[in-house]
Amino acid sequence: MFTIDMQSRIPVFEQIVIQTEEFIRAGILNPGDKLPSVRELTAMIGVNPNTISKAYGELERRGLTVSVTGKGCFIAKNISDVLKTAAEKKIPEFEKLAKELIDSGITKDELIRRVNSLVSQ
Amino acid sequence: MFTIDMQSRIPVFEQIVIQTEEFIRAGILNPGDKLPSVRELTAMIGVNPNTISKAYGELERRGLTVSVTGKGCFIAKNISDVLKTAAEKKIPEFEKLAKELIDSGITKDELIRRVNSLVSQ
DNA sequence: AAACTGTACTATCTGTCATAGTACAGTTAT
DNA sequence: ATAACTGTACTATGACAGATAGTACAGTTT
Repeated sequence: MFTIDMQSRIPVFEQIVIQTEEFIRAGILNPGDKLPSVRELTAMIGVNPNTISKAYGELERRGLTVSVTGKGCFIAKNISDVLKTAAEKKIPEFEKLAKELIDSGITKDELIRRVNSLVSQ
Repeated sequence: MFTIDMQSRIPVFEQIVIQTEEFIRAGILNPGDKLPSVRELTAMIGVNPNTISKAYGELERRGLTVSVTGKGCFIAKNISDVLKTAAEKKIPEFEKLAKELIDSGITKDELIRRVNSLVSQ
């Protein structure tokens, strides 16, 4: 499930957060679904329990999951709203990247063609 | 000219690299132009000379500048080609971000509209 | 009661970033 | 030539984030 690159400059706990988000967007993880327990993920990935705990704490802080001591870590019920809101905050980043590419010699048409070619689920 | 945020999680030397790139794309810095000397930038920004040197080394490594001991650090002559090549390598990143937004509930049309609204120089 | 859940805490190690200080090789202007 | 400038290299040091190790605790499930 999770693929961690220990050589990456992106912290392990952040890689877990990012990949969890991706699984949600891909429909692999759905509202109410239970994530692996801290100790399970520890065994699966081969990192320290504290690192997993840090990732789960960050996921909850972002509203993507709800953690309950004794039960587990679950995908939030209102996950689609949370994703939408988070995505809207990323639009400036999208525009900045698009402008960077355009200013570097890539045409608008090329970018638009790329967007249209994307396969949405 | 340069605006450094010491609180940012982005290293200072990388902020210098990023902003130099932006100045080039904006037409503020052009091929052959001389960047401030290491010691000038040290005084302007208020950081260690080693930090500036590290930024200049990275800029040269990326082909954006050419440093000559005794003369200075200059914007590369073939800068537009370098920018174009670098931009092409970033297209997958652009597509990934676009797909993320689409999968989060933002429409393709909205993204395309945003791209079309960008003011290119 | 046993086995599980998430969480909290201290201590320690590591790597990256930035600083401080010094030094050296090459260029420019006087 | 000489002084003042250029980029670069090097060691040493401190600060910080990330990850680990170990232990402990509160709540849930069977």
